[in-house]
Amino acid sequence: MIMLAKDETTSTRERILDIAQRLIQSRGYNAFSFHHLAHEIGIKTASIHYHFPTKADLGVALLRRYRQRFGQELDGISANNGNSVRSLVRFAALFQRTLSVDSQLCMCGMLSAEIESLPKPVAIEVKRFFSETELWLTNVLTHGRREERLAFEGSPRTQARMLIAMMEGAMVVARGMRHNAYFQGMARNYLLQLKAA
Amino acid sequence: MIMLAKDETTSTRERILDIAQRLIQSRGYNAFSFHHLAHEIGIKTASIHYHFPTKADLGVALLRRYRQRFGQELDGISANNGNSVRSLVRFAALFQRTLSVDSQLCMCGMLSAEIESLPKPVAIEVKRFFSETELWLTNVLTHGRREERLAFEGSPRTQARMLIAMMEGAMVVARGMRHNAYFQGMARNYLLQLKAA
DNA sequence: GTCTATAAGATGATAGAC
DNA sequence: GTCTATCATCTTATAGAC
Repeated sequence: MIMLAKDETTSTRERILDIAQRLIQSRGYNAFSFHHLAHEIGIKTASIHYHFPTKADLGVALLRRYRQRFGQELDGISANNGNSVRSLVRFAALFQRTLSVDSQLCMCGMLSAEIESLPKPVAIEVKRFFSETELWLTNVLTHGRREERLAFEGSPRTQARMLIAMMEGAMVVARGMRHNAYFQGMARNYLLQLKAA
Repeated sequence: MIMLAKDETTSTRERILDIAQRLIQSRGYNAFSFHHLAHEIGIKTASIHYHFPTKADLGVALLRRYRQRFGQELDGISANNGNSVRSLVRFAALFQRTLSVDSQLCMCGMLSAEIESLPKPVAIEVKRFFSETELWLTNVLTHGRREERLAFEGSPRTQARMLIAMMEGAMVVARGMRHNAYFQGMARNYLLQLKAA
């Protein structure tokens, strides 16, 4: 059996998705082309079309994978402990980690900005990401308040949306100001405000 | 003297800026073209180039106007009263109003997402917008805390950034979830948290 | 200031050979 | 699965006439 270098074990399809994801999170859906993908992989654009007939197909496949992976991260956070404060810290760390790689945005934050110019099937996937994340956070916040680890105004659902908004917004602002470190300051302070006294 | 309809009193240059602004705030910098502008005004793309030689020139001019107008709005809020709570409510209303028009984003929120694919001179203007807004908010928050109208964790500067982040993020999330009304819930609740007990 | 004409390059996509 | 070849279309931009 022939041993393959790690790169070669990854299917072309996966490599396309990987590169497309990186390009979308750093430059946006409208700023990357099949040519960019093909060039980086070392194949031709026609080959990209073999794996994903249209750009919209690629976008949908990418978002399905992204939502699935993000969901797994959230499951991992939920499984390890029942401490809601710790869960929120780990939640924020997911975004922090993304921004730390070439100032990348959350893919759905980026696509939400571009949503009016996206193919409808892609837009639907973006919406699902926010709904799923809202649901997970709502549970964490509900339990945290019940256990008196967390204290906040308004409903857990509204707070969940606000926490997502703070993450997405903090990434956008830190990026726009060209100081990624600003993100931590905002995230940390926001979580501090949610902690019960 | 010939009376002109209101549209005709606006110079072509201003009309280009108006349409470009609307297109950027709804679709993004990379999703609009000189052809879109020309078509809507009823002229040819070559005429757009007469007013703005390159797309980057148009972007810079647009952002200068945007920053100037936004600064005037902030001045207006500062001038009318010394009540910091009321100032923050009016600040949030600026973003609320923008989102209510065709789900438009703050221009600099949009451009910050696209920043890695923007001409450098445009990116610089985006950065200035955030710095100026941060400064104004820092003053409001500092005075508000001193007067004990506001109470919050951390420095006024960090809170200023968080408030901008919440506005930008709330727009992005409301847009992505396709429920603009979510914005109000988030904004109102966030300001509530800043109010002194 | 606006037009026609034109250019060079990018882009998304398809047909058919290997 | 990947290639060559080709396509129509879009995009930014320039030259020069009116």
